[in-house]
Parts: sequence; structure tokens; C-alpha cells
Amino acid sequence: MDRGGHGGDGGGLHKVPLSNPERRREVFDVVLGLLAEVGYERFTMDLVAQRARASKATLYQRWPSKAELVVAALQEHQPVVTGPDTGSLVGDLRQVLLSWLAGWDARDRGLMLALLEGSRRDEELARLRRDRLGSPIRRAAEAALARARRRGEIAPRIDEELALELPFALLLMHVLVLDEEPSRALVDRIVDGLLTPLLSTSGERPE
Amino acid sequence: MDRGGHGGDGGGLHKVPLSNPERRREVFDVVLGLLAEVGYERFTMDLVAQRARASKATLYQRWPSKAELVVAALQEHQPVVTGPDTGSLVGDLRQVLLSWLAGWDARDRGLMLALLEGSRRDEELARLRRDRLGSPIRRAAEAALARARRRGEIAPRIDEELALELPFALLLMHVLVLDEEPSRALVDRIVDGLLTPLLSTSGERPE
Amino acid sequence: MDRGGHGGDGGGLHKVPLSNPERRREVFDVVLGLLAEVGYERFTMDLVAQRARASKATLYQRWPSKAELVVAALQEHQPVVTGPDTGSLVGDLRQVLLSWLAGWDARDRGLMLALLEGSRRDEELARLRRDRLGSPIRRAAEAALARARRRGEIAPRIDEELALELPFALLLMHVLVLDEEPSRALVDRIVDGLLTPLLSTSGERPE
Amino acid sequence: MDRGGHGGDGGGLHKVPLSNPERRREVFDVVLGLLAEVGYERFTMDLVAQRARASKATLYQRWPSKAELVVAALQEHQPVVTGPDTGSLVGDLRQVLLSWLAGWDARDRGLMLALLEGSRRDEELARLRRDRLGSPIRRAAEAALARARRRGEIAPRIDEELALELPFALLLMHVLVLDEEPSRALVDRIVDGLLTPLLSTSGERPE
DNA sequence: TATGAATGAGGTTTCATTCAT
DNA sequence: GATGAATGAAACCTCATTCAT
Repeated sequence: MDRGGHGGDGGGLHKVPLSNPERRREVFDVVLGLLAEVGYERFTMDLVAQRARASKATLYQRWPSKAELVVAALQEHQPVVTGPDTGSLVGDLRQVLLSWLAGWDARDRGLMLALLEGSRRDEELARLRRDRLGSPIRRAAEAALARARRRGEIAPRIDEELALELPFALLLMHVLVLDEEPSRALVDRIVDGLLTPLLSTSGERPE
Repeated sequence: MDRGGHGGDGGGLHKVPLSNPERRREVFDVVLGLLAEVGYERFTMDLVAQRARASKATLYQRWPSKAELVVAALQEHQPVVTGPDTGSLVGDLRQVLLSWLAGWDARDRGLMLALLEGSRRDEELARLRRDRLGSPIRRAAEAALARARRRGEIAPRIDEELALELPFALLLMHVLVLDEEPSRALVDRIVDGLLTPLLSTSGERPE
Repeated sequence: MDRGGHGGDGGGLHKVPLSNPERRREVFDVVLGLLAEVGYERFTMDLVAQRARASKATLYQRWPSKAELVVAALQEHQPVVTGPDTGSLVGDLRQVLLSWLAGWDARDRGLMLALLEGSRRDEELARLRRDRLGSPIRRAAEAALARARRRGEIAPRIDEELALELPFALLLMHVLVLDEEPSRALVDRIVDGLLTPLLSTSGERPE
Repeated sequence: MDRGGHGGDGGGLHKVPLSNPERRREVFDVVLGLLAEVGYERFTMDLVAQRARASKATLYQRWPSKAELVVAALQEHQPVVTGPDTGSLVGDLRQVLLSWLAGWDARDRGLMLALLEGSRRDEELARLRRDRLGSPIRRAAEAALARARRRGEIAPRIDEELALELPFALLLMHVLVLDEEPSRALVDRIVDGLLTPLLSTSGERPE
């Protein structure tokens, strides 16, 4: 399409072997971009090959099927969510959500959809979906909860498990169903308007 | 599935013109079943034709494209959610959720996924998705909220809009991401473990 | 390739539906020609489509796979071998062989090879091979043998089963291994030079 | 299969240059095994490389094409058929057949088929086929015939050339068409039930 | 010399859609 | 109005062969 020239096409490690880690990342980038753009079914090896300036045969040499290429690319796209100890449960949760927000990538909405879609055809992807969509924040949030318990911060009558799921469920819904990009504003509404009244003994809003 | 008639290859109304409303419903049933089963992309006109015992050409005569057939079928599959006045906000919300739960159809998880998937290709489906997944309960819940406001039941510091979204967001996540069927138990956990502590001034749990 | 004109391409029932028996035969003719020409593995649906002036999709509508198309075409290519009663076993056998020879088709050598080749991949073809290559003459020959037995024509110490296989085995070998076309001369050598001394009590050579 | 060595991934001589005769034989063994297993067309260089633990590039360095590799391997797989002088023509022929039977290799049926198949694409293979399938026994048999002539053992009215072809043609047919392994029993039937009555003046059956 | 990697040119099969009856 | 049949345009995957190290 663009026959290169004065830059274009994204730099071009092409001709570099796929074993090269940078080249590999380049391919994964194409894969993730494509997945986000068109979803799992319309994602074609031809398109990947074209954009990555590789031949399909080359791709197939490294990843023996479309499914495996997709899985590999997604597996390497693990977001890192950290949750520092702020001293209060709600404060900790806010940090977890903000950390997740900071790691949010423009392609992530599309990738989530692709994952839901593809997981219907491929069991490996289904596993990935449960892991990835079901718990990215969850894990960090659980650590925060553990700390809260040790501190004796208890919220009686609260279903703690659901309370932890709550922020992610809301974010997910806004993103997937309502086509919104996740925003600091939404995180604040969730933390201040729901989590704080629900869990807080302190958890004041910082900054 | 087909409650048959006077025998033959599975009964049904095939050979009856598509203008006939019952025949129409029959076709939609096939469409919804297929969508739920395989999703939007693997849904093929051939399969519809086969299962509905019609010819593809006939289908195309009534619905000029795959997308339009899908949209038409989904539009006719509107769940009805009612919410009687129980006297308290939480009580009302519980009723709304139970009513939604009662209308839940085994195909609905699949249809939600199909909708997410297809809405990527077709703007009409995208609209449907926002409407359908974004607000089925919402509408009824909003009525309950209005009543609560009139009663002066106020939850200070609560983000009411998010609070209304919350139960559906959780249900959605459990259904779509964790592969669970929605259950009375989950509804109870949401109402008793989250909504009640959040909103309740009373809202006791009925039998 | 040849865009028709003043004849060419073999008549051209193309555009006629594949359900039409004559069109069907036309396709089979292309299939058999191709099989004979290039064998089973190099036989491609593309080539068939091109030569038969049909689209691949059309072919796939009628025959759901390459293997099934091949099997169908071969099944319709049954040679007819008759064996009149000449009064003597050797005379009868000669007739059977001559009848087989008369039905010989220039493509048959290629088809035999294709059958051997394809039968390695497809069990249906393997069955066909055993039937077709193992017994075309055999059946007629057995009838002749039965008559001989009724007449009391007995060849002591002869393995009759092998004796019946003998002419076909020799023809097969000359055809498959030595690239010869089967000929009247070869049949005569077999009958006069082997079968007669082996079986004959009379069996004079006619004409 | 691999009689191993000091451990490792299955032993073998991989990493040893292809110029080494033992390594060469090892590769040919892989080639023959593969040919017998899957035939000529499904025989892939990838598979050879894999099983022989060599790289395709290495193979291509020694044999410039698939066809040449196959030819080379087959050429080295010449069966040895001997035929001692037993004093009678039929006795000699039996020895020839038994010698051939003794040299029969489990892969040989597959190799014959592969040869028939491949000889359609490659003239070199076609030559090989005519030589290999057309005459393995023939040559030894001819020597026996020459001795018989010198002894004055004459079979009048017999087509001697065909008579010599006969046993091999029958064996070939049983092997290729009927999927039988060649057996002592079949050889005996051929010798005792056909050759003896046809040619014999003595030729008694030995132990 | 041996090899890891790349690739052009297919090969089978599928699908939304359109004709002709 | 209903249908059997046809089809162009992909999609996934494979293979003999060639480079570059």
C-alpha cells in the first residue's frame, strides 16, 4: 500500500527474522491493532502479513494457526496493575483503579470485544478471557482487601466479593456497552459515589 | 422446539409465505437460535435457510441483507421488565431484577455476545446494543428511583445513576465474562450485599 | 483460456444447471480427463472449474469435496464386460478379454493410476479400487468358468482362481508398469500362449 | 529404528555431514520410510528434514530437488534376487520367487505405489519404475530360462516371455490391487498351480 | 558445510448475494 | 412470492525452494 519512502509504514524491522524480539513485538503490534480494529473473525492472516510486511508462510512458521498467533499476541499484552498501600481500603482501591486507567490503551476496548468474540471458537482464548477480563483489577483489589482485614477495617453486611467486582463491572459495562473510553471522572464517580459510602471508614479522596 | 402439527419433516409452517406473521416468527426463532449458538460471523444465511426450510432467495426477498435479518429478529426479541411499587427503593429494585431474571432466556447470553460482535460491523446493531444491553433494567429502575425521590427516600453522597447501573453491570459481567447463568442467588447477593447497605433505609428482603 | 467462438471447448453446456444429466456428464468428462492426465493429487478443483466452465462454488454445491467429486465421476465410468457362451472355456475367456479391450478408453491407464494414488488418501476410493481393478474381467470370467464346470471341462492340477486372475494381472502389468496400451496382440498372446496350453481341451482361436 | 548411541534425542548421526556414507544411508532410510508411508505427493521435504534431523537447506545442498532426492534413495534400494540352478526350469523359478519374497520389505508395497505415482511427474522416476517393477524377477528368471533351453527343456506352444512375466504380474496385482502382503502361500500356488502344469517336465516341489 | 528463516504460488473450502424459473 | 442453482471474492493453510549467516 505505502511503498515506503521517507519514513511511513512504521519504521520497518521487516526482513529481520521473527525470532528477533523487537520484530516479534512489531508483529504483535500489528496483530493487536488489527484485532482491536476488526475483531476476531474479520482478522485475517493476509492482513497481518501485509501490515507486518511478512509473508503468510513466515507467520505460519512461527505460529501454527491464526488462533495461536492471536493468543500469543494477547498473552504478551498483559496490563500491569499495582496497588500501593494508602492506609485505607477505599484509598487502596482508588489507586488500583487509577493504575489500571493509566495502563489503558486505545486498543483495549477493541481487544476486549475480540476476546469475547474469539473465545467462542477457541478454548484457549476462552481461558484468556476469563483470566484477563475477569480479574485484572481483581487481583490487586484482593490484596487491598486483605490489608483492610488485617487492619480490622470491616464492612458489616457487605458482600465483599461483589464489592470488589463492582468497579470493574461498571467500567466494563461503560466501555463495552456504552462505547465510552474509561476516564478519571468515571473512576472518581465509582470510588466516591459508590465505594466510599459502601466501604469507607475513611478513604478520603486525595489530590 | 417445533411443536409440530400433522406430521412431516418436523412440522412447521414452511411453504407458508413470509408475510404470514406466524411464519415470520418461526424464521426469527431460527435466527435467534442460530445467533445464540454461533455468533454473528459464523451465522450464515445457508444455515438459516436450512433450518427454517426456506430458500435463501426467499429470505433475501424479505430482508435485503444478513444484517437486516439479524436486526429484525433481535428487534422483535424485546424482554419485558416490570417493576411494581413495593414501597421502598431497594424493594422495588429487587422486583425489577427478579422480573428481568424471570424473562431470561437460555439464548440470551449468546445473543448478547452476538450483539456485541455484530455491532462492530453494523451501525444499526450498534444502536441496538446500546439500547438493549445498556438499559433493559435501567428503565424500570429509573421509575423506582423516581418514586423513591417522591417518597423522600434519599441516599446522600450516593451516585444514584451508577447505583442503578450497578446491578446490571454485575449481572452482565458474570454472564458475559464468567460464563455464569444469571441466578436468583446472584440477584440476592447484589440486592442484600450491595444495594441494601448502599441505599436502604428499609428494603427488607421478602420471602 | 479459449473464449469459445466457432466451436472450441467441447460444445458448451455451460450455464446449464448441474442437475441436468447431460451437463453432469460433461463435468464428469472433465474430471476423468483431468484425473487421467495429472493424477489424483495434482487434480485441482480450480482446473475442473476452468475446464468445465463452472465456478468452484458451483461444483462444491453438488459435490461437497474433491474426493466426492472424484468418486462420483469414477463410479459413473463403469466398463461393461460381457462374455458370450462360445462352448469352450478358453473361447469364452478370449471373448471376455476382447470385450474388455473393446471398452478400453484412452484415459483408462491414467484413471487406474489415479485410483491407486487416490485410494491412499480416501477409503471410498480404496473400495473403488479393489472393486474396479480387482474384478472387472473376473466377474465375467467366473461365469465362463462355471459354464466350463457344468460341461465337465476340467483342468486337473490347475489353480483355477489364479488362472482366471492371470490374464488381467498380465494386462494390468503391461499397462501400468510398462506403459503399453492394451492390444489385441497382447490378448492373443495371453490366450494362445498361456491360457490355451493351461486350460484348453479345445479352445481353438477364432477368426 | 534408531539403534541410538550415547543417549540424546533418538541417537542417529545428525550433525554428521551428508557426505558421510552412513549419514547418507540414514537419510535415505527416512526418505524410503516416508515414501512408503504417504506416497510421492504428500512426501514433503519438511518431513524428511524433521525425521532426518537435518535442515531442508542441507538436503537441498546435496540433492537439488525433491525428485532427485527420491530417485537417489530409490536407486540405492535395489533388491537382490538370486536364482540357483536346481536342474529344472520350474524349480529354478520357484527359487527366484522365494528369493524375491525373502528380500521383501514391509515398505515395498508403499514404495511401489509411490513409484507409480511419482513416475507421472518425473521422467527419471518413470525410468526407474519400468526397470524396477518391470523386471526384478525377470532378470533372474531369464537366466533360468536360458539354462532350461540349454537343457532342452522345452515347452511347446508356450509364450515363454509371458510365462516368465506371469508370476510377477500376479504378485504385483495381489500386492497393489488387493492389498495383500506377498506370502509363501501365494508363491506356492503360482508355482504349483500354474507354472508347473504350464512348464514342467519335472520341477517337483521341495520342502 | 549446515542451518534457521523467509516466501511465492497455490490448494481446498466457505459465504453473501444474485439469477432464472 | 418461492426456489434451485450459480458465482466472485475471499479465508486458512501448505510446500518446494532460496537466502543469509
